[in-house]
Amino acid sequence: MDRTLLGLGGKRPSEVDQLPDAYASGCPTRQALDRIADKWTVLILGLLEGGPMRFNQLRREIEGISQKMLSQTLKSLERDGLVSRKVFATVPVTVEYAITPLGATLAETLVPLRVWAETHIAQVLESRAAYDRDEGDAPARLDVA
Amino acid sequence: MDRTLLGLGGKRPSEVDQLPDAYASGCPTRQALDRIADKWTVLILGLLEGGPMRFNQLRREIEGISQKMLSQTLKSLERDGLVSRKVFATVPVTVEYAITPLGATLAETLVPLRVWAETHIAQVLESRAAYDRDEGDAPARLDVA
DNA sequence: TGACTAGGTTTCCAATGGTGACTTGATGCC
DNA sequence: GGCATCAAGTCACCATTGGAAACCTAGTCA
Repeated sequence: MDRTLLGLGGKRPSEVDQLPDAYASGCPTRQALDRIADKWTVLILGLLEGGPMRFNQLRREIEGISQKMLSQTLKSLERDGLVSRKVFATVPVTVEYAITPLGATLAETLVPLRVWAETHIAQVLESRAAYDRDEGDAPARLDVA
Repeated sequence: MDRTLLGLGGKRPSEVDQLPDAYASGCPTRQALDRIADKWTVLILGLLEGGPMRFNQLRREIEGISQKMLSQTLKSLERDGLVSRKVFATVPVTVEYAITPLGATLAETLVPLRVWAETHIAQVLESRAAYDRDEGDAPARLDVA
């Protein structure tokens, strides 16, 4: 049966010791989380969600990514079964990357992340500015005794 | 072929140049994404979602985090207005971290990420094993001409 | 006197990520 | 013939990041 604990649903991590637990350093779930919670992964999967793309096409869309990181990230995404790689023996060889069904389920959960970043960035920047303004003349913050 | 890119409101990244665009390296949205798409952030916010916690309490729950990274991550989360920090002048000083309303909206979008990691890890590990098994006797994969 | 607590900071070293040059193989240009 | 070009990478080198462990502060306990 499905012994998977959905989302730690209301349970503290310490109560799920022998089940997948992203808070235990040994658990493979943690490795999975470490790999998908990476800036390039979020962006690449977001693009591939819209359809297959070629190497340099991705590189052009994702401003600032180096060839090395793109190649490296794609390779590990392929290894993990999240994207597929297809080589066409055209004149200069063409390589097409596409999202797999498994990758698509992940990409769906990543969309809200980008949306959040885009909608709440203003608040974050404001908070950051306020914080930077106050540091320096900070009145030794001891709030409660 | 129509590639609808959901999550950027149906728009291609290149069509939203003057709007928040996580794919433009200069855009603040990208900075926001870089910071929240980080393994410690996901885990910390996940814990604080369940209620306020103290420094060493967090450290014990998150297996494998160093004091430095916990302190550093909490500080930048506070700067960005995602968590609040409250100092109690008890005997050894007590510091309590809590999630802010803004942080709570982010934490909600992060839950599916942990759930995904926990439910799909088996498939990922299987794919990884298959990939590692085949490399070495790889038959020069040229799929289509 | 010394050890212990909570909540950090500092120092040092190893791993990660970015930059730019190089590769490969066929094709067009001069 | 010889040279440059393209896509899709790899490689060598250097800067930044992250981890481990020591240290700090201040009060309390044995």
